[in-house]
Amino acid sequence: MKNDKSLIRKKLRSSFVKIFDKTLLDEIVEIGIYKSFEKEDLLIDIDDQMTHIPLIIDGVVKVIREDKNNDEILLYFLEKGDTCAISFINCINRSKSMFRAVIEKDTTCIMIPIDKIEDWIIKHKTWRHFIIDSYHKRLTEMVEAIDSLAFLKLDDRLYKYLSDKMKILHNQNLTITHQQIADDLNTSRVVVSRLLKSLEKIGKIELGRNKIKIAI
DNA sequence: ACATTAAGTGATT
DNA sequence: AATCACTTAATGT
Repeated sequence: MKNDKSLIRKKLRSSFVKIFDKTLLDEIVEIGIYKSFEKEDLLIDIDDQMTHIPLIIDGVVKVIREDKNNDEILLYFLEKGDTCAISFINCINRSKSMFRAVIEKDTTCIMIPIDKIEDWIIKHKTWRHFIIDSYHKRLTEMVEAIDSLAFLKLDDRLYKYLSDKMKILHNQNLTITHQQIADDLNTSRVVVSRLLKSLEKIGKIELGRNKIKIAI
């Protein structure tokens, strides 16, 4: 069950539709290790040495940047069909992770050892495209994160955060505390509580203990 | 019943 | 928008 090759093949097919050609798919199935993680698990931490790259089959991973004072800021989410593209470069030049990746929703993925990453870039055109495309996606999301930090006021950022989260979790009922939101946005809980209250007043959300329902 | 944790609020900077 | 200081409400033991 642990490393059922046909299972891996099936999962890869459904989550990475038509991305990998047959020979590459065969190699991934042969080499990849199937792994599951639970919410709050730490996939990779800042300054960790990368050994594997995750290809995400299912679930959600949040990617965070942290400064010296342990202040965090949410950068973006990874979901089905994604990979941590930034980590590729980290792998290739053997440097350490710049980010922390935490499981946001129970996740299954296929781990690829780093020595294969570079091989495949040379060997497989589809892999090459996958990497470049994934890098592009991450860069786009990063720019979006910068935009929202630089140009949006906190109330808009907060609402964007909630709707992004709703989208990626496919659930308009979020189970989250005001404190956790404050951590992700790097602000204080009191401020989050107040802004949420005002969002509730204008009918954009409904509040409950540990719960937020986003109106559609 | 009591302690703990989450959320609400006025006042101050 | 942040911080303080405090209250109220919900939940766990």
